[in-house]
Amino acid sequence: MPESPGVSPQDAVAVNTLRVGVMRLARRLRHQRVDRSLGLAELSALGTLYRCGAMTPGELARKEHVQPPSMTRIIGQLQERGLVRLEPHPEDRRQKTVTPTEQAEAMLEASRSQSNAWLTELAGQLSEEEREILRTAAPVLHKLAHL
Amino acid sequence: MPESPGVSPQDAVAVNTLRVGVMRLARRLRHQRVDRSLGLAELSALGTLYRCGAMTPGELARKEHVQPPSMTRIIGQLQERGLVRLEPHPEDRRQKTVTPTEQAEAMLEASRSQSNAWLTELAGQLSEEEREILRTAAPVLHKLAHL
DNA sequence: TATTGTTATACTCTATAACTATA
DNA sequence: TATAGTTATAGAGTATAACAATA
Repeated sequence: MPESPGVSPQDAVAVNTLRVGVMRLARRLRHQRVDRSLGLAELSALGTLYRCGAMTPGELARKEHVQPPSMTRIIGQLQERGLVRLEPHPEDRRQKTVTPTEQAEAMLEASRSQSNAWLTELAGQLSEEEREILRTAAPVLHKLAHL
Repeated sequence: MPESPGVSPQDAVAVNTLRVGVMRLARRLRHQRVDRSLGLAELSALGTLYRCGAMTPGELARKEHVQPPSMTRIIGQLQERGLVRLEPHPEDRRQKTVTPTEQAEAMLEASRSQSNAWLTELAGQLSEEEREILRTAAPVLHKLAHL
């Protein structure tokens, strides 16, 4: 069987360990979020909107792998809470532009810092050597996740 | 503000990088699973059952953070596919014992190896130095996730 | 009387199909 | 005629409440 170059049997163990660790940590991170008022789909859409900037509902639906009617509903919920603003599209009167508000930024920042605080406290239970290993690995893991 | 001992400002950046990487990688791992016939709740319950061994529906519901009626439904689906067996509880005739079958082990193993293959291929796009960093970090991340 | 598990029912979320308005 | 977004409706999945069996 063909293998990627440089992939050894010991990688198989490491890959499995990495996968289990990532899945479990992500599950715990997801589970510890305190603000339960906003659904996961809403939160994810808002995050994408904040990261990529204003876009049309259709574009956002494609990016979130959700059907347009679902996005209509998601945007409705976000609008109700003042987290996004809908404006007419400058060129095409069929389309609209969804823009995140300042309130959205504050909310996302609060959510992020809460998660980071939790993770920091958890990492505080590791030894200094272990934390150093994670400090080095963090950018690599980030790169891997975005390949 | 009180901080854990040994947590420096540069840790704040690393923690954020780690969190984003973990969440994104987990999302992609979840998304790439091919066998869509079984729901996420069913798969998770089966995994717990396999990891922790046979238990009652109530216990499983608590471990999965799901209400008893939902667990009844989940177990029903697993039973239909021959992945679990229900037996009378030896001591208490109100309770039952849910046991994973040999088929369940095969299915979970197939699912695991598929995910590992995907992750291995992704890691193949990194440099040897980067892979070495992840090899070292994998057990630490695993430990962190299970603290 | 308390507890385990199930059934009945309602609610949330998402999808597909039909509709309205613009292009 | 095609496209962007919405509305109408149906299908999963989950929860709460009521129930049956057992402790």
